[in-house]
Parts: sequence; structure tokens; C-alpha cells
Amino acid sequence: MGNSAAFAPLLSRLQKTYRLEAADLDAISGLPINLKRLGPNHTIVATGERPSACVLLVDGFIYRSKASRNGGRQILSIHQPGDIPDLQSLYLLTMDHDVITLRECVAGFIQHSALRSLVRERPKVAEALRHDMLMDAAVFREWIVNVGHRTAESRIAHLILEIYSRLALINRTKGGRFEFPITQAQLGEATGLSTVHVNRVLQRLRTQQILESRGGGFTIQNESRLKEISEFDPAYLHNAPTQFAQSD
Amino acid sequence: MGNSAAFAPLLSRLQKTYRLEAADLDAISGLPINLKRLGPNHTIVATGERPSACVLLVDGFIYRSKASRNGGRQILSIHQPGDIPDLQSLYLLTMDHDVITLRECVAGFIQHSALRSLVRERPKVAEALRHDMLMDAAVFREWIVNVGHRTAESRIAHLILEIYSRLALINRTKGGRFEFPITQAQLGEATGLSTVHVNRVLQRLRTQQILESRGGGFTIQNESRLKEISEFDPAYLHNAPTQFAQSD
DNA sequence: CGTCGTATTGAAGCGTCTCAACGTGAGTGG
DNA sequence: CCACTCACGTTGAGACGCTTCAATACGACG
Repeated sequence: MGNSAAFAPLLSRLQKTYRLEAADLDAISGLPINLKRLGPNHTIVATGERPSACVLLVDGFIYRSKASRNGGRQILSIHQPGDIPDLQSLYLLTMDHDVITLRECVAGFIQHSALRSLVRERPKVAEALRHDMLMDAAVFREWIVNVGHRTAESRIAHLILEIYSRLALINRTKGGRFEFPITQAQLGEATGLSTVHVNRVLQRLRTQQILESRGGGFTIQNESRLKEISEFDPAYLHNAPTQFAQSD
Repeated sequence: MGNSAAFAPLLSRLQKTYRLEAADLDAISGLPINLKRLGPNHTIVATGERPSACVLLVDGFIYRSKASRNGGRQILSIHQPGDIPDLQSLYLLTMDHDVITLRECVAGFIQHSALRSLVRERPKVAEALRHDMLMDAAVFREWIVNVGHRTAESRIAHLILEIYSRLALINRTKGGRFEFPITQAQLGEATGLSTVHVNRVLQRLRTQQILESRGGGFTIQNESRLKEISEFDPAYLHNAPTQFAQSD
């Protein structure tokens, strides 16, 4: 089921961020990929599993989460087209968390073996993927601060700005507006807040004309105010190409 | 200032965990290292800096943290002898957090250039260090759950069990006892709780004969109860040697 | 037109925070 | 050897942010 269009968001991101050469991009789009359309709330990989393939998200959103005993969930990260949410499974045998669709998705499965030969043949690609894994950790660090240190408004504002910034990189924003069909319950699972409280915070932000949330998306109406509330500083996303360390 | 004894905790951990060969271990202990004795609460690397060396912790504890505007701090991880807390700086140019001593420490500085040639010459070492970086991320994930989802007792119990498990790997525990000179204020910064509340939780655990905290260390008196409270599951530490994925 | 997932609202409870005071032990200098 | 200081731990009381429970509203969809 090879389908090279599936690689479009990944290639565009890698090219923009890492300035890969054509040969590298070709090697990626030549990977055998098994595309699937997945329903909402579908567990792609579960805690304890030992996957033999990675997931490339092509369309929609995926989150990673850990379940706690009492049925609760903590969402750890949210992924957008072009992301490989479980890239670490290439080197960390057992999954310590779940990978779940936020809504309907299109995702492609790429065998670990194929990825391993890719990184063996193409050092620049290996570098890019390694950088992706480290950015993953940088985002986790920021999430620890978010749920550990910030107020409810701040947490939600921060999450929204992170998603917004990352979606902007793949041109999925129009002005302050972006599509992001997350429920208030899921927002609560990501921020460590109850659904009820998420609702009240969103209402407050809406009333103050700071953030509009409706119809499977958000509109940032007052960006500077939202940034103020969130303490958002995009440095942790390590995106500016000038920020990349040389490999040797 | 080469001093190969400085590598002892690192080598012991790598050997035990990754089964490196003698040649690999020799290559590591041949690295030029600049040893320093550091005072308590000393910032080794600060947010925004672009270090050209990594820190190998030889004795004592180091934490990584992010500062927030209002003077608060969120501790992201706690490191023990044999750890290289800022290993990611080898590939992520700019620091997105601080690296700070918990108390007096002995630490060695290893130039990035030396580490880069090491990983170029020694694929097995490169593999081990990559695994270390991924475990780092796995610990961050668990911390997100800790501060986002758990009660105060659970957070503290979990942190203590994580430290305990990791110290056990380097033989720094005696029965349920281990030295860990953290203040209640720092415990609060790690768990997202106020100092006052940390104090009350520790008192409760002490009264119930579950966890004794005194004199720069802890004694786990009722391990099964502590595990129950903490929801601690060591799987996220990815330690069992059988858990390691093959590189190809 | 009923159903189901999601959003909204109200009210009561409680876990944790803040503030402010006090205790304690180690280290320091007179 | 005592007085002082300083960091850290402990205690009490009141405030508040957030949770929980439970009911209601809304909107998409078969």
C-alpha cells in the first residue's frame, strides 16, 4: 500500500526544519508504508506492547497518554500531521504509554526494519529523527511545568498556544484560527483539570474576548493577552533552524 | 585534569545495563574530563545558554528545573552519580532549562567534541547514550502524570520510590534506607506542592510508619503500602536488560 | 423524533495554598 | 561557652481554586 502523498506533511516539515537534501527526502518517501483510516478514540498502540512499526500521522490528531488505576488518563502530548508519535519505540522496546486517535485519522505504519535501514544509510535523516526525539522530551519538560506550576487559565492558554505554534509550522492556521477538534474532557485530561473547570475557564476566556472555542477549532482573538496569561515562550520548541547544533 | 575514577559510577551503570565490552568502557574512561567540586544550589548550566561540554555527575545530586516569572521553580528531574543530566545539549543547541546542584557535588565536564568522537568511534556507546536520552524522556512522561494526576501523598511517595529504585541500581541503598539530602521546599518544587503541604504529608507518612524522613535521607518502612499509595510501576524506567531493543 | 455525546450550570465540599508565627539545630564569632 | 544567625522544619487559621455530583441544554445524526 505504498502511497508517497502520505509523506507530504513529514517531508515538508523536515525540509523546512532540517534543510534535508533531495536524496534524503527521496529515501524517506520511498519507505514502504501501510496506510489506514482510523476511527475516533482508537488505541493504536497500548502500554506494554512491543511494536514492530512506527506510526506516521498523515491527517488528524493523535495523543499519547497514560492510564491510571481509577480509570483516569493523563494526556502527555498531542500530535499533528507529519509527526511520528511513537518514534522512540524504534529504540525503547516496550511502550510505557498509549497512542490514541483524538478523532478520525489517517495514519501510516512503517516497519522498524525499514526505518533502521533508512537511518543507517542516511546520516542526515538519522540526525533529523534524533532531533525530533529530543524535541519530544523538551515538550514533555514544558508540560511538567504546565500541569505542575500553572493556574487553570494558564495551562489551557499554554496548551492552545503550543498547538497553535506547531500547526503554524505546517500551515494549518489561518490568522488566529485553527481546526483542533478536542473535547473539553480531553482538554481536562491534558491539563490535569476536571471537565467542569475546563468549561468554566473556556467561558471566561471567551467572555473576555481572548480565545474563542467553537466548532472543532479555536480562534485566538487577543494573542498578546493569551501569551501573558500562559507564560508561553516558544523557545522550548527548538524550532528556529539557527538553533540546531552541528553533528560534528 | 583526567581522573578515571570519576567514571566509576557511569561505567558501572553502563556495564550493568547495556553490557558494553571492555573496549567501549576503556574508550569512555579515556575521555578528557575536568573535575570540579561544586557548592550547594549552584547553577551549572542556565536556560538560554549554549554549552560546549556535558556534565557527568560523580557524587551528590543534581536537578534540572525551569523557572517561572514569579520566582517559582518546577523541578523536572533529579540526577544521581553516573548520570549525564544535560546529555541532550550535545544535539539541542540551546538549553531550555537549568541544571542545578541539590547540595555539594563533584561533577566532571566533558567537551562535546570529545563525546562526539566517542559516539562516532563506538557504536555501542552511541546506542547506550541514545537509550539514556530516551529513558530521560520516559521519566518526564511519568512526571507529567505525577504532577498532573496524583494526590499529594501519591506524588511524594512516587518521587521517593523513583529515587529509591534508581539509587538501588548503583548500590546506594541499604535495605529501605538511602541518603538523599533534599529539603521540603525542593520536594515541593519537584511535586508542584507548597512547602507547608509537603511537610504535612511527610508527617502523615511518618506517623503511619510508612516512610521515615530525617537526617538527609529516607527510610521506607512499609514498602508495599508506599507502592500502593504511589501507584508506582517501575516499568517506565526501562531498566530490565531484557527490555532493550536491538539496534538492527 | 429520540438518542447520544458534548457543553453548560449550580451548589456543596475539600485539598491545597498563603500568610504568619514559632521551633530547632548547626555553624559562627565574640 | 554563650549569643547570634541562618536555614530548615513545624504549626495554626483562614481563604480559595478546583472537584464532585447532579441536573439541564444543546446539537448532530440516524
